[in-house]
Amino acid sequence: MKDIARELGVSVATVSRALSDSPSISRERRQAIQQYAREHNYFPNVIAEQLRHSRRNPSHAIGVIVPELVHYYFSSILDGIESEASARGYHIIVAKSNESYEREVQICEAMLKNKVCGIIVSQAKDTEQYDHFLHLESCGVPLVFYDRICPALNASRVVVDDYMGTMNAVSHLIETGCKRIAFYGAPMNMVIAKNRFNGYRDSLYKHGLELDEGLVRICDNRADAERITPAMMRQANRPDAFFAVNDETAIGILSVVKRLGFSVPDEVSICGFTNGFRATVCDPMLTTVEQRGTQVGKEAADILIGLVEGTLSRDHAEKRIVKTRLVVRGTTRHL
Amino acid sequence: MKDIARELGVSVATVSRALSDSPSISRERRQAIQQYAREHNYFPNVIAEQLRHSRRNPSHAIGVIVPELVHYYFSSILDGIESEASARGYHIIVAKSNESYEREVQICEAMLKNKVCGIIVSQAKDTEQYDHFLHLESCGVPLVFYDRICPALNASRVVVDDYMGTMNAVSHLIETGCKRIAFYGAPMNMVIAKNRFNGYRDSLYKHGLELDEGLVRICDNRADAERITPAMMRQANRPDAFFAVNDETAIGILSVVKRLGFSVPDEVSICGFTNGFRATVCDPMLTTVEQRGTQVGKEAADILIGLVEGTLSRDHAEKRIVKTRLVVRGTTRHL
DNA sequence: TAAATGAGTGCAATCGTTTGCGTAGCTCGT
DNA sequence: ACGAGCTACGCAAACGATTGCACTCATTTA
Repeated sequence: MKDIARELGVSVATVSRALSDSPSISRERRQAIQQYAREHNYFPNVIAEQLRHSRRNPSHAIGVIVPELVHYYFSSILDGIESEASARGYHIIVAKSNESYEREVQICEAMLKNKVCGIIVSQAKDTEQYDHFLHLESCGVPLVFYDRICPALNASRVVVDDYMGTMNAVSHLIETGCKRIAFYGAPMNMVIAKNRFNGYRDSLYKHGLELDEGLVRICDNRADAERITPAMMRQANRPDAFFAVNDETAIGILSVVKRLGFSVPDEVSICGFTNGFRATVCDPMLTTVEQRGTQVGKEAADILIGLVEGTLSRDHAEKRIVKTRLVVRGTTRHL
Repeated sequence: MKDIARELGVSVATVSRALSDSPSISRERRQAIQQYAREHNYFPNVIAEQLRHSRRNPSHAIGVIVPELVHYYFSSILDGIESEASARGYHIIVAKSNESYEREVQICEAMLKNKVCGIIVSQAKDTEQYDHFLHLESCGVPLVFYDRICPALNASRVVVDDYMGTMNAVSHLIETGCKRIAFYGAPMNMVIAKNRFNGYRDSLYKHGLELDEGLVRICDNRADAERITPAMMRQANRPDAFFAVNDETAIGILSVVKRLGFSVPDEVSICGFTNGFRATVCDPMLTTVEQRGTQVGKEAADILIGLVEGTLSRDHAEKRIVKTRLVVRGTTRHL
């Protein structure tokens, strides 16, 4: 700007006003300045702009914290956030917590310093203190949780409809003739785990089936599934179906069940939750609950931007639930 | 700082120096100021710091451009970049090009404005002009390419050893008794496609086998693989093995081959390239070339930071090749 | 003809830090 | 007693932009 001002024999203030189309600058000057700027491809220094406006205007940087990156669901969410953010003129700063509370705190600190306008976060499994989140809010940085929400905070959030998703999936199993449905869930201290279990339980009740505690296990990964499933299948009163908290676990079950010589889905039905890459790779392909990570990401970004731009009130926690969808494939019977 | 200065009756300059441990401030004052700052948890305004230093010092923001986010290899790379960057005090701004040239240009522009200290990028498939990259370099923003490098630019880059990876994989097929090995590759205008094909060809030659053009196809995704493989398998002189340019394609081949009633790996061997999620989900599990995305990401970040911090010269293009590793599983025979 | 109006500019402060330079006050040597 | 030298600090400019206010003319109005 200084250069432009010098070359055109005007003051920096005039240049500034001309470039921002201020009506108080005469037409000819304005156009001359704009043209000169264009020709010398001038563009404003964001840093300086931000410093100037730091009191009033937030930056356009959204902080995103993910527990891990190499993970289908989180990738989808990141994808959704990126799409929504970039479409609305924001960019994203991504950091992964590695499921570590300490790292999460560090990241929050760093993002605060770097003046993000808000943060979209899924808690680390480790996290049981929330001071860092509170501190952010007290510094005026709005927070939106996704997936793993913070139960102690009444913050804005986006989650999938775990309850109904599971309910529908289990109903589908029952309606296709399954009577003894095993449930492999995540540890119950996670909200999503509880919701999915409730969906399972209520679906059984709705169809007049009883809940057999012997069919319920805490198991949310493939290794564990492969370890515990053989015993499950060898018991006299073995299950004729499995509902797993995620696709990975379902794949573990599938591989064991096949190895033991059961036919899927004729003897054993299996249903997962995610609908990631895995679901169409296994044989038969996996019936699963589509988790719509991209949609979750978009909603989260939408809320955050709403909060930042004042469309949404910061006093009220916006809570959105993304509907799931059952994708029926080869590991369950058709009607 | 102003507040601290006022409260302690000194000038802002003194506060600044005290906080940066300048020896020209008396011990007592320095400690008093530091303590006061700590107690009122003061931390410097990065924006202002950057503005002040904008002439000399680069920011600590690394721009990362990925063609897509929901993709195993790119996720791994992102993971590697994030790890290396955060370990060395940088943060990453992530944007996806959606394989679109125009979007890529926009992103470069935006990142330039946002004063990233450098950019790590894999080109969109679309991209055939390179002005935007040249423009960045001319603005002093160093570039590091990964995966899809820009052949027209002599820029720093990290790629996997496609040639040797393929060579070893095909050798393994031959050594386990395969004689007619089909090759499904990506379009030959991509450098990685060419290298993999060369690895295939040279491995055949090395083992005294002839290259049969009838066994070579352009095919790099599952849908196409499922479409063209039946014909391939029905010809009189059908292949007894497949090498596919990525796991996804290999899975497509596997599903067709199984459906046609061939046994894997007894009648047909299959080898992929990536070693992503899919590889351990299919049945039998996929023999594949491990692409080590995380390592690629780390190397890329390492180069970029080297360039930024001056450890590496900007005049010389740093080119690194990440070694691949053959992971033998169930879709190929063992020795 | 003097005063009021208003369009078009420039000055200077500001955002929060850093830093070159100047200087007050002290000690010390001669 | 006076200048040199040193320590410890403050002043003010700078980074690149924005903006309230004042100012200069030319034009209109009474």
